[in-house]
Amino acid sequence: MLSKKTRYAFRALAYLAENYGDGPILISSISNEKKIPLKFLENILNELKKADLLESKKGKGGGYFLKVSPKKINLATVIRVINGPIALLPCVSLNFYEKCDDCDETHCGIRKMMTIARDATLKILEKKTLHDIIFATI
Amino acid sequence: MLSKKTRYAFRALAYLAENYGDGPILISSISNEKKIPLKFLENILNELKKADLLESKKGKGGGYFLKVSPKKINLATVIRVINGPIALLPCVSLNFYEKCDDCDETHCGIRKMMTIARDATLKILEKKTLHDIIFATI
DNA sequence: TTAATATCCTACCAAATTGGTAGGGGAAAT
DNA sequence: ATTTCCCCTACCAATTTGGTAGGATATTAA
Repeated sequence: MLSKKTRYAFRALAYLAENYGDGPILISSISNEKKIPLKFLENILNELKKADLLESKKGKGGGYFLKVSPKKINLATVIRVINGPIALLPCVSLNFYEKCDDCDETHCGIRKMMTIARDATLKILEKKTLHDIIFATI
Repeated sequence: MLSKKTRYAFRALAYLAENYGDGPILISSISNEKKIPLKFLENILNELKKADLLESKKGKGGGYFLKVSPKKINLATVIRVINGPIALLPCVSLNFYEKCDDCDETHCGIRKMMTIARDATLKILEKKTLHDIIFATI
């Protein structure tokens, strides 16, 4: 399951996607509008910025905004930044790979099944974007 | 990601699947063979038994064994018993559903995308079984 | 009937993760 | 110069994870 933090991230990003092109949005606006604890949200938006999904502006008239169009930010990317691996096992992860001990990977049946599952999940998560989220809403 | 406990469960079940039809297998055999901490494994096998995947026999000649054929135990079932929900959000889970607060589910785009992702994942996890795990090994 | 075997049950525990909060520092605009 | 607003570090409580300890209970065999 995705952490609460990741769910907050999605809500905040959906809001920024809805307001894409309108300039910087205040953290406090997002916090109020989406009912996300302010200080926690600060942290989340900052991580998304460091991951190059957002840009920010300081001082009056400042805030956060999407760095690229909502169509170019897919769900897998967001999950990886805030939540971590998408695969069900570390030894199957593309971006967070870790070898498992006592296991010959080339012959491990568990690994093979989890690889198939991962690919099925990724096919969706890499295709769907913030744009899909906001336009599925209607 | 699946917990270590769930990974242990899969390894133990794969071992029991390989020895399906050979009568009860000792916890200690599984523990030795698959390098799983004994007392922790006791707990895991007991949960699998309560979930009706295993049967046990006490006393000499006792042990654990699969209640049904490896072809009839799919991966989704195992994950749900030991790990919990398969969906990425509680509001999207079929077996562990929980309403999310401040969210109109019929119009929530996040929910819609996560439903699609869940279905893609489940399609694999419900189709693949312990039998597939042990015969993918070769 | 008693000893040996093996699962079952309850309780506990340390370490890691999660979901935050507090408080101030620093850049930008007016 | 002051206000606005993002940025950074540190801390904290509650929950989850990954176990361990020890005995109770059921079964079999001698």
